[in-house]
Amino acid sequence: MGEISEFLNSHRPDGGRRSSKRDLIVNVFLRQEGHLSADDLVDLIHVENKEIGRATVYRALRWMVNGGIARKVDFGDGRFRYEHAYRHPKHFHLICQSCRKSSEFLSSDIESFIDEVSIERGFTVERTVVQIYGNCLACRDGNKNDTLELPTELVFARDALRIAIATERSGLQFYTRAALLTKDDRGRSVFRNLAKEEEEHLGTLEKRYAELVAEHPKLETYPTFLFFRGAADGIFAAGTEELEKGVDDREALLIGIRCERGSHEFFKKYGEKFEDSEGKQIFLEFADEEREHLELLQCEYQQLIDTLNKIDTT
Amino acid sequence: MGEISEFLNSHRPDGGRRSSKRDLIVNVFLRQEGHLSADDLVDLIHVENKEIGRATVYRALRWMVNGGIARKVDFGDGRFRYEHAYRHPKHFHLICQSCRKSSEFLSSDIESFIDEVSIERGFTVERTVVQIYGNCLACRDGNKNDTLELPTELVFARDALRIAIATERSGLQFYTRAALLTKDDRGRSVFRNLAKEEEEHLGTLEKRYAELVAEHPKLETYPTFLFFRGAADGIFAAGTEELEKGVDDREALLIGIRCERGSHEFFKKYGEKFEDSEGKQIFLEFADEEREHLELLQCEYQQLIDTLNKIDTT
DNA sequence: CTAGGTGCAAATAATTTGCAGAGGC
DNA sequence: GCCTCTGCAAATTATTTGCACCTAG
Repeated sequence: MGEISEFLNSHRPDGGRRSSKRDLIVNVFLRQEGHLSADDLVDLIHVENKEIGRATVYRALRWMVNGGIARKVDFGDGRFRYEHAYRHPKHFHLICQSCRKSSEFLSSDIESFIDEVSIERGFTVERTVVQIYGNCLACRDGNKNDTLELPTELVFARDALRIAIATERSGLQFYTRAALLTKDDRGRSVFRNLAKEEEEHLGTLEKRYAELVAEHPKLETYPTFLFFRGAADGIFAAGTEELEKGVDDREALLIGIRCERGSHEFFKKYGEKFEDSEGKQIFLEFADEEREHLELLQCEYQQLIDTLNKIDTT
Repeated sequence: MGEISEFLNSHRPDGGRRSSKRDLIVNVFLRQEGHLSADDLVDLIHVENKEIGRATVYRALRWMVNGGIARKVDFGDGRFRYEHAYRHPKHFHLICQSCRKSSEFLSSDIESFIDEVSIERGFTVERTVVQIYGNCLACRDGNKNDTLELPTELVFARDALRIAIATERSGLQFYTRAALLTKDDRGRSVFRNLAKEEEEHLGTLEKRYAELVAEHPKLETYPTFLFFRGAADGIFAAGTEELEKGVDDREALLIGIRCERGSHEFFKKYGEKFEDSEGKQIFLEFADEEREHLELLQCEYQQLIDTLNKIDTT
C-alpha cells in the first residue's frame, strides 16, 4: 500500500488538509474496480461508516477529480461515474446498453487519427472521449456471467509484451536480411550486431511473457486492451519488405532508422500513459532500447555520408 | 421546402397526430444550424409564439429524437443539445471548452478502427461517440469571430468530390501503367478502356468541383469535414506502386479488383450516411461506377483463369 | 367523439451550496 | 486560533409527469 500513498501524495490538489473521513472515502474508492456513480460510492461508504454525508462524498470526489486521482465519466444516462486513475491509463469505453457494464480499450491508431484531425483544425486537445454504445457478447448469447476481471495493469503489461515481441521478431528479421544484403563490410557488421541484440532481447521478452501468463493463466485469452494495427506483424515488417525491392546500404540504414524511431516513439508514448507499473516499465525499457539502436544507426549513417563525401572530393 | 416535408413524413414516429404547435417547433428547429439546448429552442420558439410551454418543446424534441429527425448529444455540461438530422450525417465532435462552440468531422479511419475493436470484443455497435475537448483556434489567437458556417451538405459534397477526383487520378495512372505493362493483347485493351473511362469521368468530376467552388467560393478553404487518409494520393496509389514491382497480368487484374472494391465500398458506405443531397449523389454515383469496373475486372479475371486452365490441360 | 397534444404547476433526480459546528495543525 | 472539513437541509438545474383542458380527424 506504500505505492498507493505515494500516488496519493503526488496527486493531492491544493494544500488539502487531511481528514479521516476523506481518507476513508478515498481508500474505499481506490479499492473498487470499474465505474462507480456517486451514489454507489455513498452506499459503499455507509457500510463502513454511516456518519458520512452524501455531500462529503461528492466533495471528496470533486477533490479527487481535481487532483487527478479520479476521472469523471459520462455514459449519457443522467449521472456521472467515477473511475480511479491509480495504475490505470486514460482509455476509451465500450458501453453495453442492456447490462450497463462498460469495458475499456486503447487504440494507438484512433489516437493518432484524433491528433491528425485536431492538428488540421488548429485545435488544442485537452481530453478525448471515445464511447461505443451497443450490446455486449454476454448479453447477446445468454448471459454467461463469467465476467472475471483482471486488473488493467496486467492486461496492459501483456499487450506491451506482445507488441514488443512482435517488434523484436520483425526487427530480427529485418537486420538479418539487411546484413545479408549489405555490400559494405562495416555496415554488415552493424546490422549483424543489431540482429544479435534483437535476438537476445527477444529471448528475454519471451521469458517474461511466459512468466506473466504462468502466473495469471487467464491472461492468455483475455480480450485485447491496447489495439495497435501496426504491431500485428511488427513495426519492421514494412521495412523488411522494402529491403527486398533492392535498396543500397544507405537506404537500408534509413529504413532501419525510420523503424526504430517509430517503435521508440510508440513505446515512449504508451509508457508515459501509465502510473508506475509493470506495463510502464516494459514499455519504457523497450523505448530505451529502441532509442539506443536509433542513435547507433544515426551515427553509422552520418559516418557513411562522411565517407561518401570524402570519396566524392578525392 | 418540399424536400423537408418529405423528410418529415419518412421520419414521423407512431401515427403521430399533427398539430400546429408541434409543426412550429419542428420548423424552427430545422431552420437552425448547430447544437441547441432545449432552452435555446424554447427561447427561439417564444419569439414567434409565447403560448407554447416548455414541456411541449421537450415533448416535441423527444418525438423528433424517436423519429430520427433530431439527435440528442451530450457535451458533458449537464444539459443535452439537439441537432437535426436533415441532410446531416452522423458525425464526431470537437468541443471548445472556452467558447463552448462545437465543430464536426467524420473520419473513415476512426470508424474502421472502432469496427475492428467492436468485432474483437464481439460487441454489436448501436451508436458511437467521439468527442475531442480542448480549445479552438479562434479562442487561442484572439477571437477573430469570422465563424462563417457553411451547410454540412456542401462541405460533404466538396470532400466527396475531392476524394473521388483523387481516386480517379490514381485510377487513371494505374490503368495507364497497367496497359503499358500488360503482355496479353486482350488484357491490354481492357486496361486501356478503363483508363479512358477514368479520364472521362475525371473530367466530369473536375468540372463539377469547379462549379461547386465557383458557386460557394468560401468552400475552397473551409476545413475538412470528411477525413480519409487513404484518399490523400488516391485509393489506387498503392496498387500502382505494386505494379512497378513487376507483376504479371493476372496479378495486375487482382490489384485492380482490390482497389475498385475498396473504392466501391468506401463510396457506398459514405453515400448511405446522407439523407438525400448533393454529397450522397456524388458518392453513390461514384460507388456505382466503381462497381461496374469491379464487375468488368472480375469477369475478365475469370476468363483469364479459364484460358489458363485450358492451356494447362491441353 | 376520442385519442392524443398542450399548459401549468408540481415532481424528480443528481448535484451543489449555505451555514453552524467539529476537527486538524 | 484559524482555516478547512463536515453534516444537514435547503437550493439549484434540467427534465419529466399529473391533470384538466383543448383540438384534429
